[in-house]
Amino acid sequence: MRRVRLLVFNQVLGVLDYRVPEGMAVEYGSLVIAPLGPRQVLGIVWESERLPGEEVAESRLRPLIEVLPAPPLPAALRRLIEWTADYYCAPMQSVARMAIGSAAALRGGGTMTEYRLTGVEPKRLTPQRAAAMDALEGEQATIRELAERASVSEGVLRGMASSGLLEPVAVDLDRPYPRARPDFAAPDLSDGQKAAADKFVAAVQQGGFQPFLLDGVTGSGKTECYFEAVAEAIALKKQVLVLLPEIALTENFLRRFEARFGVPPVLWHSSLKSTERRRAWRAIVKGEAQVVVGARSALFLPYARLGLIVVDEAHEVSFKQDDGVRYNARDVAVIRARFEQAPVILASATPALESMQLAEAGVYEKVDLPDRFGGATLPHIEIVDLRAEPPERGRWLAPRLVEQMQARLERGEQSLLFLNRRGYAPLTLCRNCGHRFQCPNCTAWLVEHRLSRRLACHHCGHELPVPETCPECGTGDCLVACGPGVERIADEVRELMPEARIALATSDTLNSPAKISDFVEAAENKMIDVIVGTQLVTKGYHFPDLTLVGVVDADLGLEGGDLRAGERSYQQIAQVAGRAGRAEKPGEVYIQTRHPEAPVIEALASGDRDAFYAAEAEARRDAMAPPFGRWAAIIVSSEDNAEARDAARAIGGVRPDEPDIFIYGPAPAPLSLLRGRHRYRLLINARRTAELQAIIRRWLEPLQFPRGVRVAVDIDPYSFV
DNA sequence: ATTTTGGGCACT
DNA sequence: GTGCCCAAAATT
Repeated sequence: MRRVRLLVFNQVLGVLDYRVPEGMAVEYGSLVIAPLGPRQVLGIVWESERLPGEEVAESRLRPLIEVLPAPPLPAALRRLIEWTADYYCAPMQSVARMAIGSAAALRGGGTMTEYRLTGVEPKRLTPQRAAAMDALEGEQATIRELAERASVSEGVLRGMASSGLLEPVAVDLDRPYPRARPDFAAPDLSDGQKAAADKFVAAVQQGGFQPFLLDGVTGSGKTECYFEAVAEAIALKKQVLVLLPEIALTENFLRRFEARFGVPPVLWHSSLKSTERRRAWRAIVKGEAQVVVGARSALFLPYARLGLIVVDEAHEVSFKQDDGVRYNARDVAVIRARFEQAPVILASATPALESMQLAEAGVYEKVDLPDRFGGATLPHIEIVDLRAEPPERGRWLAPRLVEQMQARLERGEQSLLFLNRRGYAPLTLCRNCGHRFQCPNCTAWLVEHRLSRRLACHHCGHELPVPETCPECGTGDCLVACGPGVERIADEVRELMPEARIALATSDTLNSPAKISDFVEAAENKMIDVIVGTQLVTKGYHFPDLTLVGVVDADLGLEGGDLRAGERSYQQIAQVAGRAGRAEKPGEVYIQTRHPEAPVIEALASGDRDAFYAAEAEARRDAMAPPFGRWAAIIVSSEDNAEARDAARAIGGVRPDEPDIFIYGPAPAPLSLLRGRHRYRLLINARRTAELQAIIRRWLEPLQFPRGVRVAVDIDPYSFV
């Protein structure tokens, strides 16, 4: 090639043409450095017929500077990037960026210097150095990372290095990962598991695109099942990608993985250190990373030989990314499997309605695991009607649930209370003047956190110490907490059962792998009687003596205008219910609600999952909601309210008139102020026959907006805020 | 996105 | 004429 078209990682520029200098070998997918004005930019050599743009005159072309020493992005990945950008109405550059782990990863080889404490006793210790000594115990990383970890400046650490408190360690950047062994500890599978595993193994052996929906109740052993397919892929020297919804889940998952394959998998998630990221990326592109376990961002990495994709807990809403490129990793995983000609397994105890429909239509092969492993039975479910049997004033646990918890405590069994609300109270107000504490950057109340004695916004992270006096009227000791959060429920349990050992399990208390593993260990060793937790505890854990689950407020998830509120509530409660009675001891679940007649609650009470899916499908068909119709949102935001409003009106003013498309808005978004940005929203409901994305593209393309205005398109939105 | 440029303006 | 600020243009 003498002349190439590049995709560059720049929102505005996007596509640039260059000349290939004599003797430089480039191919499609090559990662190259190109001159741009006085700067240098990274680009991907792309098939020019697939990148729109004017041809630039030969004379204006500048030569490429170099080809980076990394394998070219494979064609299957380039097609995936194109598909994703097209489907989600996102710039290709933004999608492509997700394929590149970090700029540093592109240059391979060599070593890098990390630092660690030498253990030398310091002669004199400044406060910064003392803090660093404390924080960096057992850590080894670059100066920059250590500085961040210890919250001191890099200069402090450089000083420590030159005075011998820190020592440099040369680390091989591309050192190989230990090899996973497919036969390390082959499990004993039940007949049902064996049948399912055999299907997956055959699909891996055969290769080719084959989508499966692995539908198994909580505790049925889905993981062991797909591990057999993972083992087969390792044996065939193919790579495997396992997508998990949250890092929180990995702790438990990793233990099981290591027990099965002898080594931990290669991890990929957003809090990876830059050195780890770089090492993982290079192992992935070279095909040396056998099994990658990651959050949704692992989906776009350039695997050299992908032979299997697993999406575990495939119903989880966190697979939908809600900033940047708004894609659904569960759906894109299936598309990637198609481009890679590989099998894909979506595993869930409570599949999304969309997935169920695709299985019914024969697009996915449905594989069922109907029985709990080891003869455990599904828990018995009781509905507590809060209107008929209300808790005492100022309390949130109904007497009947408390009795059950007392009984568990006496028997030496464990209880779990689930409330998906962090902190002590979701709203704080002044008894005297009625002042409500609101976030200055968001349309949201500040949530009181008693453990940290702060008021915090859960959207933008804004927080302040709980004030002594009301900022509005100046009265002291006048603040009232309204409503319950998990901290408040824990307090209530402490008052009702003073002798019980209580553990609070939220992202505030379990915010590191070490704390999670301490918690799991304590729970397994019966050091905890009552767990009070948010959705963090709804999945993945297996505590044999946990025989009671209390859902504090089953109606919480039904609030708000979320399309999938019913389904999400059902999933969440079914998942947390699944924590009860996972061994020989049968479990009971008490669901507190003010709406026992709601379809979700009735379905949970009767254990009739099919009836729930049928009712939900009916409701969605009527509302032309997915999978029967489609939704999209256009979100217009700016730090300036008038600017955002005007831009939204400008979009609304030129709305297309199409037969199968219905457009609502613009209107202020439910979260009309988020992280300091004012937001307006248009909603688009479309029949399946409509060419939704093409229409939106044609609609927005000619429009121009002021610099501070952002226009985001959300195809198949999950969150309607 | 980042850098260069060019115009308008105050100041010498 | 020079420096400074800001907006507009260019970048392949």
